[in-house]
Amino acid sequence: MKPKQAANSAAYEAILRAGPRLNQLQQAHAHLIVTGHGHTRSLLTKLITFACSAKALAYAHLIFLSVPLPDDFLFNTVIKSTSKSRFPLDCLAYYRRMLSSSDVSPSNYTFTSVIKSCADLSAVGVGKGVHCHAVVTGFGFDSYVQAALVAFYAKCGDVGVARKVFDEMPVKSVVAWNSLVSGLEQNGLGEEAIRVFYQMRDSGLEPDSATFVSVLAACAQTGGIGLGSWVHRYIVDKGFEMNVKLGTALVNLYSRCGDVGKARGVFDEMEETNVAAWTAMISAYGTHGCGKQAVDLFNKMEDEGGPVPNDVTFVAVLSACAHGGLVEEGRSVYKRMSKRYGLVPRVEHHVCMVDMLGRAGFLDEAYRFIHQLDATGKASSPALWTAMLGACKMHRSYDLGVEIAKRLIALEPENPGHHVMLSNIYALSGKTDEVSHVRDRMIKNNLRKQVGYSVIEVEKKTYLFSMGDESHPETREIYRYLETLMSRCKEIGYAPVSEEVMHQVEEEEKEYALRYHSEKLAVAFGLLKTVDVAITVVKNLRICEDCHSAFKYISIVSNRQIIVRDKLRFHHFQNGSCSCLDYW
DNA sequence: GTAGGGTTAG
Repeated sequence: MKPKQAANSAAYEAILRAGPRLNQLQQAHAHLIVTGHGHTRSLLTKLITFACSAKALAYAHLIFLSVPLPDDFLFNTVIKSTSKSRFPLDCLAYYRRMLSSSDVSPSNYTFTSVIKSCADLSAVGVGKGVHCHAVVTGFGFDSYVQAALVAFYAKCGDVGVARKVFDEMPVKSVVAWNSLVSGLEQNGLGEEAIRVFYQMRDSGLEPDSATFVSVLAACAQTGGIGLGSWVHRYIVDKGFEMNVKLGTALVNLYSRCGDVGKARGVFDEMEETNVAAWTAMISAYGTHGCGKQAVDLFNKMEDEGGPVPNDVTFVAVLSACAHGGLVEEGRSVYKRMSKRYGLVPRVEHHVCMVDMLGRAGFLDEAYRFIHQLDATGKASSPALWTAMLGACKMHRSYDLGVEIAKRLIALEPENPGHHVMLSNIYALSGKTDEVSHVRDRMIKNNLRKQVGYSVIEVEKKTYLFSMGDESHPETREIYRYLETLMSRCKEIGYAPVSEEVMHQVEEEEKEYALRYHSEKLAVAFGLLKTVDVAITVVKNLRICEDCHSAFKYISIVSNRQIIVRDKLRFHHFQNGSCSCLDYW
């Protein structure tokens, strides 16, 4: 071996030894310069790769500038490293620089990384431009580029185009399928994601762990415990490696399908955990109303050297405190967030605090909390006032509620929720004239309430019900059964919550003689079709007061446990009471 | 000679 190559290889070894650690890299760099390799492109390229991994972007850029004539390989390296290390803006900057350099041109390697960065930025316009460029330069049908494009369009919310790119792929890789499944799931189209998963299997491809992570997320979204637990068994039976993401997806699955105990079982069996896994489990307790367990687990994570909590963890703990009425714990956790972990509370955390104080009846303190934020220059978000408004309604503080609702309507006139709240508060305080005003204005401005629906799974099939639904083939039996159930409930004390209050703004529904909410239909159907087991219903909106009261009685007369997941949390009805203790 | 796409928690 020639002396120069030997030195070169020794230098290369030194860089490898340094790894992605800034200090060591700088030492290796100094050594390169001293030994006369300060301008050797291959060595500098390796150095830059590690510098990017060490998140030392400025340093990486400095080295980049010292390379006399960057070649395609170097450009692709920095573009890939920046997109992988989540520096999407820097990635785009290098891409621009590459385009303006005369001796280099982008390839399929370049496009995959650049498109990923556009996806991370949700930069629709830029991404479409890159897509065009890829097509023009002949890389539009590269299978890697196309897989990245599917993910890009899905992440930008354009599922239609994602689908189109996917459909046009001559060869559909497992990764391309995964991109589509996850893209659909992330856009809230869980059912469709599951259909695509079945198509993937039919096409003869073997799903991998990424497929399962997305499918489990889709099952968690739709409440599809049948497929979800099948996937769980499949993973175990096939000896799939149970990685931390799969484990977390399973914790989330069981939690969101109503079985917090099974979620904990999976969590305890996980060999490796990280902050996401702990957060998922804390959040599981929180949404099931087990505030104490959520806080205990958080404390355990702190005391027993678990992973360092992040801002997402704090949302989970604080919302658990809010739903569990744990005000003291919540205050202490909120303080620790910045004091011990140096995290700056964001709007989400502020909302949790207002929610927690407001629910617990500390309206003044909640109000002061918002004003303090205002005073410190943090523009108060509508979400804060919405939380405050909920508290006003809950604690019958009507004057303040009206004031806040009006303010919210001024801020977000298109949001039907604010109008509904205003109307409900007027109704509760007996101001019928005002109720009609609000209702008229909603009709005039064509503001509609969100359509509520409930889903229940029976023997691995899912059934969807909407208000006053009569589309189900067994509609008559369901309604008849519901009638008998309700009259038995009335015998033991159930009194329907005043129609006046509940349905003030629901104009067209008054035409129905029977206008059972979707969750009642789903519960009746579940009780009718199963024997002796708990039934689980998933609703897209919050459960209403009347259904909440009815289910307590139904749990007695049917002698069953009824689990309802609403938009925010779980309700476990059993023997006449609910796990939320009417605090939701 | 060196390199590639997707996937988790509120």
